[in-house]
Amino acid sequence: MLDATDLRILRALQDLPEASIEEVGRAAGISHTPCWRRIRRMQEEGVIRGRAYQFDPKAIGLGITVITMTKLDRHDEAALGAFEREAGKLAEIVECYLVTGAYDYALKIVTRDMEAFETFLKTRLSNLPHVGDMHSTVVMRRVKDDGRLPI
Amino acid sequence: MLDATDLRILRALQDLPEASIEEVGRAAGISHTPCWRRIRRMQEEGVIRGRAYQFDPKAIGLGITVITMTKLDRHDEAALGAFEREAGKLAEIVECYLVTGAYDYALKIVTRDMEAFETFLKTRLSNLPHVGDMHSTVVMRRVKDDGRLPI
DNA sequence: AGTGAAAGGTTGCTGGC
DNA sequence: GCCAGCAACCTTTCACT
Repeated sequence: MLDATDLRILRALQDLPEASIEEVGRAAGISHTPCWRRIRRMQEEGVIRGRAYQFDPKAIGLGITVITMTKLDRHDEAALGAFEREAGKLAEIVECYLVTGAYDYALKIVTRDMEAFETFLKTRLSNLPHVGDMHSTVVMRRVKDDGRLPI
Repeated sequence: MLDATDLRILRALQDLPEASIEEVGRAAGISHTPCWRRIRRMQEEGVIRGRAYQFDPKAIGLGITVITMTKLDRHDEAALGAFEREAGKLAEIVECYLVTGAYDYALKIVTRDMEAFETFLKTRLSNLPHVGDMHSTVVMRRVKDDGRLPI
């Protein structure tokens, strides 16, 4: 599916996010036309999902990040689907993973401050379908979070 | 620092990541010149950190994501600093947060497969400075992970 | 602080080789 | 894979509200 040149392109896109296609091609050892064609192909294949702007949460007034592990009281497909559908609608839940272990879902939640988180927990999160036990861990500091994959 | 127009611009950038500045301005209710000026200002202020390409981990051969909670055996500044410095060098650790609770750090680790994760855990992670107890939770499915903030 | 217009350079994209 | 060329966009500035 992906050859060595494709991987070099992906690495260049990750390392030089603002670079032009010509620069990416140079970093990958090809000229800009085949580079552009490969990028488009990888976009169509879904390898490259898109580009996203990265904001500083604190600068936007979002000071609190919490990792909340969540259990459901049922584990049939309907319960999981209902939970995931409703969780997907809540903007404060920025990430949601189905996980192994004692809990069912790992959620990353971002809010303005602790008061907003408490309100969110009590009025929104605990009212999601089939939610049972929850355990929250507050993030004190973001040590590393650049969205870079080990390609 | 940020007024209502700035927030509308950030929302537009998040919702339409491929849009031109003119389109973003239209979505925010202003024309392209002040829109461009505001974007540049927010970049200089660090509100907008940059743009990052998003890849499908599975398509690149990265099939395993694990959330690993980690304790240190010491909690002075030197120990935290040493751990964070070395953890930052490991590409497989894509996110690292200092957290409250029973554990000290929450790590998100991405590897090719379970075997690669086991090797990483035994030869890299457990050799980081001052690492004590660890607890790993395997991600079965990515329900939501779009990097969008609740602006 | 906003609008509208315009110039120049760069980029994205399509062809032919 | 490369080269040439075109249309579109971004950047920047200017005059004006």
